[in-house]
Amino acid sequence: MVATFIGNIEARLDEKGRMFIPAVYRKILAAEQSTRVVMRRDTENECLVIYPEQVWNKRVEQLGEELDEWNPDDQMLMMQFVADAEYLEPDSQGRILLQKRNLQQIGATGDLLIVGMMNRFAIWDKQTFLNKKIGQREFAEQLRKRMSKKSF
Amino acid sequence: MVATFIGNIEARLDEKGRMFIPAVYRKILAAEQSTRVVMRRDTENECLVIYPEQVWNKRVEQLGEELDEWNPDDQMLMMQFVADAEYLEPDSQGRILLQKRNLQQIGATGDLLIVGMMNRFAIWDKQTFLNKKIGQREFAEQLRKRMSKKSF
DNA sequence: CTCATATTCCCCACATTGCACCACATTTTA
DNA sequence: TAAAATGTGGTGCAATGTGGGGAATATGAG
Repeated sequence: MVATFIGNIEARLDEKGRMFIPAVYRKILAAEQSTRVVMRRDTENECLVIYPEQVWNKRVEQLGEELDEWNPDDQMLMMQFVADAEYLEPDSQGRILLQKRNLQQIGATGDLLIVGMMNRFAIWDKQTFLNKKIGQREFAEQLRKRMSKKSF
Repeated sequence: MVATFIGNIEARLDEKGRMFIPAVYRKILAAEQSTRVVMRRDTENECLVIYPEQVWNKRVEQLGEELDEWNPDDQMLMMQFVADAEYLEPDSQGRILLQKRNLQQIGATGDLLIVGMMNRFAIWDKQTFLNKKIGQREFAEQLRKRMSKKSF
């Protein structure tokens, strides 16, 4: 049975800007034979998204084939999407090194929060995420609306 | 014939925060080949819901794929749903370890109550559940209204 | 181009804690 | 009443998270 990235884990940066990947997540990566990951700033939110290499490849490999047939504007869009991405390889302790510019992108001040997103996961500034999170009651209500057909 | 989670069982935490899964429930999990379970705070009530891994997967498996096409608000909603969930693996004695933050979420003070919910089950603070429970007469009445078509 | 300074990436070491394991009490079943 | 299954408690070790030294590499100033 394949596990997915769920849950949220607090994390901190050491003085060198390194952040550990939680053991639970590391196991999933190992199972997918993705030691390497791809990171890019999220398009919608103030966070960094990390894809297992496999997932990333699946997502963009067809796009590469089709790229020539696209119109210039769309090509530019895709170029920008790819340009912001980078490979990361965890060190022997399972940590990844975050650049200053990456941390600036998510307004990271102190503590971080690693948030599972099923087939990938995100890195948030802890406070930013908590501010964004809606209250329990409102959450339930919106979810009820969204999932009016299916119940969770 | 697949058994479902029914009934209610009292449970306590030891000093380490471990709670046993009742033998009846363990048997159901074993039958579903789910040793691992997924736990998350219930959206509607002050309790923790535990899904056999299979049941959880069935609910959310396509969501990861489709997520990209959703609008940002719904994405955020789903992220929050997933972020609050976590895998739990019972130890060899069939116990699961509950974190302090989980217990806070349900206002657990002393005794707990494990309550079956058909394909999943919930952990309540015993007193909270008993307070929430309505009297026998009122219960019958509401049930009659609700199930006016189907008979139990 | 050269040197100084910062960044990246190897290591090794160690504190902490989750978890496997063992032991036994208690309850249920035969 | 014996035997099996279930629930309870505690110990110890390996896995995980954390820190830092120092070599290799990049960056930037003069």
